Amino acid sequence: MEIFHEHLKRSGLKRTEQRDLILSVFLETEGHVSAEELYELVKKRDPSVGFTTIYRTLKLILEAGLAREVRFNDGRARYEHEYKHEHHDHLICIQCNCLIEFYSADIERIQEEIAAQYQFKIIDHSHRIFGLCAECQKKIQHGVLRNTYHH
Amino acid sequence: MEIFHEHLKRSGLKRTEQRDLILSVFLETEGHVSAEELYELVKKRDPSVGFTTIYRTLKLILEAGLAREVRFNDGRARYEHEYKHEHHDHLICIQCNCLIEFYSADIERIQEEIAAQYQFKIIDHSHRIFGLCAECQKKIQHGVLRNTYHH
DNA sequence: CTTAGTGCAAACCGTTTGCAAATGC
DNA sequence: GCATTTGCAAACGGTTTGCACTAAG
Repeated sequence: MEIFHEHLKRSGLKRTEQRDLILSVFLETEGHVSAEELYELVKKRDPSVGFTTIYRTLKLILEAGLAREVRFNDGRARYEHEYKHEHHDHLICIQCNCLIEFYSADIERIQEEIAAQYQFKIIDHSHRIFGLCAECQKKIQHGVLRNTYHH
Repeated sequence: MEIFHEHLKRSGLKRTEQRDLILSVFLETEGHVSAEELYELVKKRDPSVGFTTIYRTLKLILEAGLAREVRFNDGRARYEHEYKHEHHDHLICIQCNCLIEFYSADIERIQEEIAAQYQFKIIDHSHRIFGLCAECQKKIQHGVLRNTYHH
């Protein structure tokens, strides 16, 4: 919260009720909220807040370094906490859309090595592994689900 | 080409001039074409082909396993050859949008290990590393470019 | 001659923008 | 008071869809 107010002040922006509300609702969420989901949650507390303000405030929250934008396969951006949440990547089930978070120090290190080799300066990365979770594999085997993915 | 015709036949679809043309133009491209770029290229050979047909045919090419869809940071899908092109991932410069392709057998192996640990069946993955290429770092140092990225 | 494919225009969906009214500082 | 923010509605950009027409099998 203070980080956010810092960021506002530093950028010559104003602290408003809406911004405070949106940030605190965001901080209460777990996982990966979309703008629309956040909008619905915010509306419960103050129905007068508009869609636009959610988008604009999310941008500020990103700039303040409090959130990370992630995109899975549904075309919409999702936001996860960045502050004091160690970095992770995702296994994404293309059947049920469930997520498994993973972290590999080895992969991170190899990444750094590869970048160094090209004198590339890493700012961020997105490593997404798409496939079928254990559950969905079972369902497909038992004929509950049709195996519809390609290849 | 035969793979594509196979796929059409197998799916009970028809072979058409447009589809053949779009595929062959796609196969002549190098790198990462967007639907719009492909449309422009196709129009040079046959101006009557419509936008829609490009999209629909790209979908078929994907299904046939001849292309892979990749998304960088401009919101549009891009397509790269999949057939007889070994898998790779990308370093993406957020200043000049240039791309460096990389491949790491180690990362691929670790990925497999992680997936196995969760009994997750990998179908595909997308590993994108965003940052600054060597060129753009130099330009920023020399004040040619402003360093505008966040964090 | 029947089924699938085409091109066009309109729809779509997530996100952004222009604007007049409202609010923080 | 002045600049910034707000909510609304309209615009946006990439992609998809409904439709009457055309072409492949």
